[in-house]
Amino acid sequence: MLAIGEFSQMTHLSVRTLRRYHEVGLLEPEVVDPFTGYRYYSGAQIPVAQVIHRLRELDVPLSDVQRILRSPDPDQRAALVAQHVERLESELARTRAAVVSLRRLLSPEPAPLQVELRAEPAVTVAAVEDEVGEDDVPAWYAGAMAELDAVLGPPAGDGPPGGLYDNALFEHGRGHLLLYRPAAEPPTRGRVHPFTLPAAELVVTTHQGEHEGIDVTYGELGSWVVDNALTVAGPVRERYLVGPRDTDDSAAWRTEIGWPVFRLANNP
Amino acid sequence: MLAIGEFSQMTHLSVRTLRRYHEVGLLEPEVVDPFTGYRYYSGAQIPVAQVIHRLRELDVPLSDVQRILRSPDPDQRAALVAQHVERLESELARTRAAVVSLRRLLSPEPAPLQVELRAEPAVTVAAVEDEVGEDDVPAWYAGAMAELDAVLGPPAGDGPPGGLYDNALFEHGRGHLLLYRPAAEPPTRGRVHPFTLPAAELVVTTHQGEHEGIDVTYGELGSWVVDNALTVAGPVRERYLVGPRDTDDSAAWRTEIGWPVFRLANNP
DNA sequence: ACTGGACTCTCCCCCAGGGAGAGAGTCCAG
DNA sequence: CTGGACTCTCTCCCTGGGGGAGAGTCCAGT
Repeated sequence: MLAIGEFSQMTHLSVRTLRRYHEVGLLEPEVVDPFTGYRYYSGAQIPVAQVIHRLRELDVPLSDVQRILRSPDPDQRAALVAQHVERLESELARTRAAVVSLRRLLSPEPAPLQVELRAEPAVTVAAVEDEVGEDDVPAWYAGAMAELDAVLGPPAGDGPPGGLYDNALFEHGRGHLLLYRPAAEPPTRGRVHPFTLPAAELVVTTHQGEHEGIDVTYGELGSWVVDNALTVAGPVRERYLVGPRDTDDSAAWRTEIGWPVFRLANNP
Repeated sequence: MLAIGEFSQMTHLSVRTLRRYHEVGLLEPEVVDPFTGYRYYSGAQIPVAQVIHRLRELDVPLSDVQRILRSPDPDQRAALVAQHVERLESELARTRAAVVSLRRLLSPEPAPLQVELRAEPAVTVAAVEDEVGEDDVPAWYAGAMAELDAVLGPPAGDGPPGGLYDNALFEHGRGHLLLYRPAAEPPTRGRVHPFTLPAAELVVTTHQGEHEGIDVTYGELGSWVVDNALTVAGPVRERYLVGPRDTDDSAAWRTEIGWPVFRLANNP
């Protein structure tokens, strides 16, 4: 039997951390003296502690560590671990994307922004809409676009697809999304149904390139809106003028961003 | 002037988070109404908020974000950012290493461990020693080894180098390190000085391969120590039988780990 | 000028995964 | 039997937020 200090030496986990793991039921000492409260660990617990240590180095939450340790089947454990490794990989991708747009933000010469104030009439389109969480947006988008294409047929000359993005999505990580394709007579089939985009005054600009970093353009547009003493009304609109459907060259992609505004009285 | 909710929409930072940033002085509203406490932001603050958002996505601590924003020189800012990207890369390397040794830990068939109990006589060597933090170990190791080689000349047939690792290093992230090379007449020059490794009973095993994951071997050795009813005495010893100095093939590296123990009375 | 709804304020509690230290009790070898 | 090393529990702190309560404010419509 090992006292906590000795066990700490063997496992390279701090005494404090071991006590915490006991507290949360992650690694219970083999014996706890009922009178003194002293914790005693067995040698067999060392490998267990090491697994915990490793998993924590991978930033696996303690609750998940617990699940992994409790699953008796090695294959299942391996699967759970693999799942976390995948999570880490996607984190890495996110990190790389953030670095790219950070460079753009910090570049001393911001490209001048072409902004246009445009009155958009109401138009009826074929739409798919849902309440979606931030993390599910790419998957939802792909599914919705596939369904639109399945119902409407391949893209014709009826104009680029677009979307409406609820502000709550950015603010609370969850919000209403709507994806549409222009259509002369929008059908109702599956999730696809007719929808009328309301008429609006839009502040419009175009984002060039990948979608990573599009929120920098959003910010620039926001600055413009404020500088011109306008105020925002309703969800943001995007239109995919050139996108992955059109070319694989992501540098050529063009996304139109339209921000509905109220035109103030003292503005022309 | 934008109220906090509008600013939140433009920057995709939550209202809560904006208030927090105000509180810690990271992003102060342009105007705060002295009577109502209402925060008002200017359009010019949007890009600033975006930079903060990006940096947070990179898990840059708020304090560092502050430093980056406060440095007026773009080059300097770029350097600070680059520094963080580097940090992230090394994190990634650490992650990969953790995955490797995790696989070893979870592999159903642990390789049997060759352990030996050996009486080691006292021996005088040429040593460099310091108090070192966990993160500085690799750099310290490289420097110490270089100094030893500079003083003693290229490795000769006087036996492999070795080290002593204070337990506090693992337990508290900081501890005493000693690196040595055997030498007939250890000189005193610079940090190099003679040192006598005390005689000891060592429980010895050999770790094969890269140093990543060496603590798994530590754990196995610890189990053995406990199972054989021994108790640990003093800092761990390592000896670099085959290391990066000898071959680039990391799979061929061999590190001897020796754990000083007290031999108990009831053991042979 | 009022009123209702949306917005904002502050304050407090919560999370993970620890770190730091106080003050008291316990273990064990000499 | 005594002293030093060890361990116990307890409380508070950190980062970077999230959630909600209850009160105060803003503004557009009537």
